[in-house]
Amino acid sequence: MSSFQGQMAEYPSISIDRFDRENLRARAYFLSHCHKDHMKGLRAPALKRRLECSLKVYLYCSPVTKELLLTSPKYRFWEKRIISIEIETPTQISLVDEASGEKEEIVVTLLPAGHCPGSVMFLFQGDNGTVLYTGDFRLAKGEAARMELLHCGGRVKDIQSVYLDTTFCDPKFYQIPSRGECLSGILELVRSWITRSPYHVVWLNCKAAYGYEYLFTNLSEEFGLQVHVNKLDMFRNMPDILHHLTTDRSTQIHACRHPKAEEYFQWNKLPCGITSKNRISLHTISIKPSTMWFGERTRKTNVIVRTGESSYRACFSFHSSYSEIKDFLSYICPVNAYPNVIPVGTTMDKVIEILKPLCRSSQNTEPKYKPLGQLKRSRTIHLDSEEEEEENDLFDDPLPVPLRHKVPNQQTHHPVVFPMTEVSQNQPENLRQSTGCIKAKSMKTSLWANFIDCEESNSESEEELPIPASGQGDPSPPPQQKTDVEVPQWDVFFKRNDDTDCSLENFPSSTEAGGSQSPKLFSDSDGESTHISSQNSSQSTHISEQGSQGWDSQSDTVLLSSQERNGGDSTSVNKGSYRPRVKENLPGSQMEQNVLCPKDTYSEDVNVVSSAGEPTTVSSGKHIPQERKLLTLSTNADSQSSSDFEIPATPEAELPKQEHLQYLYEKLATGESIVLKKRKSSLLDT
DNA sequence: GCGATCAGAT
DNA sequence: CACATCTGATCGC
Repeated sequence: MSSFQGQMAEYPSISIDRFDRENLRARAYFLSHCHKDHMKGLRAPALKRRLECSLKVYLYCSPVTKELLLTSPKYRFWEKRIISIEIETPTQISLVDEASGEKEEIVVTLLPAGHCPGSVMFLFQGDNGTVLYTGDFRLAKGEAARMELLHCGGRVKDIQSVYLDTTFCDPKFYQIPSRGECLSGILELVRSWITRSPYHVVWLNCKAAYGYEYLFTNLSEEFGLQVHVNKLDMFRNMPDILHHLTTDRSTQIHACRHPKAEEYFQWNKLPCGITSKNRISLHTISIKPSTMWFGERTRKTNVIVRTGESSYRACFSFHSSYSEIKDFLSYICPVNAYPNVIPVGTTMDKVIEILKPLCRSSQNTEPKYKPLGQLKRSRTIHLDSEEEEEENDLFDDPLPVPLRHKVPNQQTHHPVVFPMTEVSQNQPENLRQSTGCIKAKSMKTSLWANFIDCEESNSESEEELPIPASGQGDPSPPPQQKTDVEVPQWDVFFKRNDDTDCSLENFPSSTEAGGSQSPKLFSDSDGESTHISSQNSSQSTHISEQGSQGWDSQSDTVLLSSQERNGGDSTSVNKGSYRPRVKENLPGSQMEQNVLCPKDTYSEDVNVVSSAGEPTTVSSGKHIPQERKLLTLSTNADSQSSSDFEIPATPEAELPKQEHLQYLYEKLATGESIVLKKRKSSLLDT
C-alpha cells in the first residue's frame, strides 16, 4: 500500500497519486494507474472546489487510465480536466502558479509499468533534474534496459531520484514466478478442469481491481470461452479486453464477484448465483490469485497450490519481486531512491538500507576496491562535465536538493564509473546476483510457497450492481466500437500475442471447447516442468497441497511447478518470434537523439501541452506507429530473465569488444584512470 | 447524508 | 508466514 505522500523533492509543485492535504495546492496532478490506494482525495470535495477555482489545473494520465477513471460516475467531474498522454511520448507541460503567474516547464514521459491496464511510470525532466516516479510496477529483469526513453545516447539517463514501488522490497520476496509462468500454470489448471465436461466450471476468485485482465484475455483466447464478470462497461472502448469478457453467466470461466462469494462457493454456487446448467449441477473449483514468493535459494516454485478439495491458489503478482526491484534500480542507478511503500514487517530504515547500495549516492565509498592501490575509491569520471556531480550521500537528506540547471547534455552528466563498480549495474545477471551489496541475511528459505492475497482495488461500491439471483439479464450497454485511433491501448505489456485478431469466430461454443474429454490432462509441451499430481502427497517435490489430507476425489489435479520451466510461455503463440521495435518506425529526430543526445533536454521529440490544456494538443501531437501499439510478450519465461513484455533492445547498445575490454582491464590493473571519449561511451553499456 | 477512521474479516 | 481491501460501526460536520 503506497505511503507516498504525493510530492517529490525536486518538483514539489506537482502531485502524483495523492490528492489530499498539501497536494491540494499542486499546479498539476498525475495519476499512475486506477487503483484506490493511489487515488486518495481524488474525488474529495476539497479537490473539486480547487478545480472550480483553478482552471489551469489538470490531471495527467495514460489514455487507458483516463478511460477507466471516467467510467466511474464518481470521477466524471474530471472529464474536462484530464489530459491523457500517450505512452513513451515526451510531453512538455507548463506548470503555472495562478496566483503569482510564476511558470515552470517540465517534460513528462509515460513509461509502461506492467502493473495493470493503463499503469505507467512518470519520467520527469526539468530544471531540477530528471526524476522517475514508478507508481506500482511489475517489470521483469532487464526490462528497464529495454526502455528506449530511459536512455539517451545509448546509456541510461542521468536520474537524480527514483520514487520506487517497494511493495516486495524485502529479501523474503526474493523471487516471484514470472507472469508467463503464472499464466501458464493457471491455463493448465483451468484446462484440466473445464475439459472434463461442459458442467465443469472454474471460478477465479479475483479482487475488485484492475490487473487481472491479461489473465482473462489469455484464458478466453486459449479456450474460446469468454470470462464472466460483473461489469465490463469500463472496457467499452478497449475491444481487446471487452471481447474476452461477458455478462452472460453460461460460460465455464467465471470471475464474477459477490460479497458472500466464499459462502456461496461452499454451497456450490457461483457468485453470480448459478448452481446448474440445463438442470445439471455444476462442478466448480475456485482459483484464488495470490502472490507467492520464494527465497533466494529456493528451487521449488509451485505456481499452483491446492488449498482444499476444490480450491486452489495460483501465483499472481502485480508487483516486482525483490530481485526484480534490485535489477531495476541498479540499472537505473539514480543518485537517490525513495521507497513509496514500506512493506509490513519491515521498516523504512531497512528498505533504505537495501536501496542505498544500488544508488550512486553511496557508491563512492566502496571499501572493497582498496586492495587495488590507486583505486581507493570508485571515483566517478565525468565525460565532459561543467559541474561536479553531487557526490554526497543525499539519501537520508532528501531536502533541500541542489538546484541543477537545465542539463545541456544528458550524456555529459552521466558519471561513468569503473567497470568493476559497474558490475552491479551492467554485468550479466549471473554475475550480478553475487555482487549485490545486500547480505543474504540468513533468510530461511522455505520449500513451501509463501503467499498473500492479491491486493489493489479499483472498485466503486456504488457501481456494484446487485447480482440477480436468477435470469440471464445482461445489464451492460451494447459495446460501442470506436475507431482505432480512439481506442486506448491497454495492452502495451500484457498482450500475449499481437497478430491474432479476436473476431467472434474465435469463440466456439463451450460444448465445442469442453468436449474433448482429453484423457491427457494437458499436453506436456514444456516437458519436465509440468507435473500432474496423482494425488498422494508423497511426490511433494512437485506438488503443493495446503493442509495436506483427504482430497482424493480429484486424483488428477494439476499442480504445476515453475522450477526450471522453460515453457512458461509455451502458450504464447509468438514463441520464438520476438519482435524488436523497428527503428525505421521511429521519427528521425528520435533516432538522432539516440545517437547524438541533443544539447537541450527539451529539444527531444516533445509534445507541448498548452496552458489552456487542450487535450487534443497532446493526443494528436504524435502518431504512435501501430508497431508500438501492438507490443507482444516476450517468449522467454525463465523467471530470471523473462520478459512478458516486448521492449526493444537497449538503443545503441553494443556488446563490448574483446579488445576494448582488454584495454579497460589493463588500465584497471595498472591503476590508471580511465577516460572515455564520447564515441566509446557505449563500451560500458552492456 | 457524507466523509474519515477504525476494527474485523478475508 | 501475513498484504491490502472491503464492510460495517462510529463520529463529526
